[in-house]
Amino acid sequence: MSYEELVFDVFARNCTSRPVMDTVAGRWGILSMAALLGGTHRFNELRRRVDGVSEKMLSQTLHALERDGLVLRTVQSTIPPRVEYSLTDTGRRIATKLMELIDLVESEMPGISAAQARYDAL
Amino acid sequence: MSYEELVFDVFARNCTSRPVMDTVAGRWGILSMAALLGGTHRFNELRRRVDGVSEKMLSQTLHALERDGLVLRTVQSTIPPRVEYSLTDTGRRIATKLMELIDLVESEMPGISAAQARYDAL
DNA sequence: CGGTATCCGAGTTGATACTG
DNA sequence: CAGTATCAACTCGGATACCG
Repeated sequence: MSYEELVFDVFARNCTSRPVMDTVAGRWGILSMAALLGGTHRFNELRRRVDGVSEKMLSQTLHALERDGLVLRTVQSTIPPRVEYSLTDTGRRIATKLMELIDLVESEMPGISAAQARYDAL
Repeated sequence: MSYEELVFDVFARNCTSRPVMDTVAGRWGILSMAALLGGTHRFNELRRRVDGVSEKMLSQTLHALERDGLVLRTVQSTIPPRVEYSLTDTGRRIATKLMELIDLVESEMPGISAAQARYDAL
């Protein structure tokens, strides 16, 4: 099936999948989902794992992923509270594909020579 | 190989691949690369295909992808000028993976129930 | 045609402080 | 611990004008 035949056309401005793609494929969405591939994690574990994310962005990202049915949030109302995040079945399928993308990009880095220069310029 | 063993760790704040991931996985990066999977395209063809992108963002995205060695830009100095964009080998491998991600997300949409609500709220 | 340059408002991001 | 609230900075994205 070539991409021209898709019924739900991502190329269309109003495609339903666009908001989902924006969350999933965004910088923190990718890294959060990839981190959860390693298993269930608590909020601050994720925060340490996903280096550089702010509390606000992690919270926002996780809530969006939960609304989309990709991440499951489990609360234990103890003191101190314990909140655990894990992937749903759908989430795990998507996270696996994201991990493949990450692995591919990293393996292709030698062919992405200018990347370091762009990074340095920041 | 589990993701914990990666030498170039995407989870690290200063990982070289992050700027590349940001471009590739960004909204317009994904759609531009996916569009180019269909073959070589001219600027305005891409602009029409990637519905909703402005000239500025498309230009910016294509230049970033070119710098990263994922997209090839070919100029024919005729009048009117003809500029064609195509994928490099590295670009094609990554674009193929992106297309798999798009297809997967679209096929999983039934399990992403809240997505439409989020879209409507915009 | 295929852009670049500039402006500007709106939205996003992140550091910090604070809460239950 | 697990966030929310707030605010300042920054970026995005569109509109417009112009160039080769």
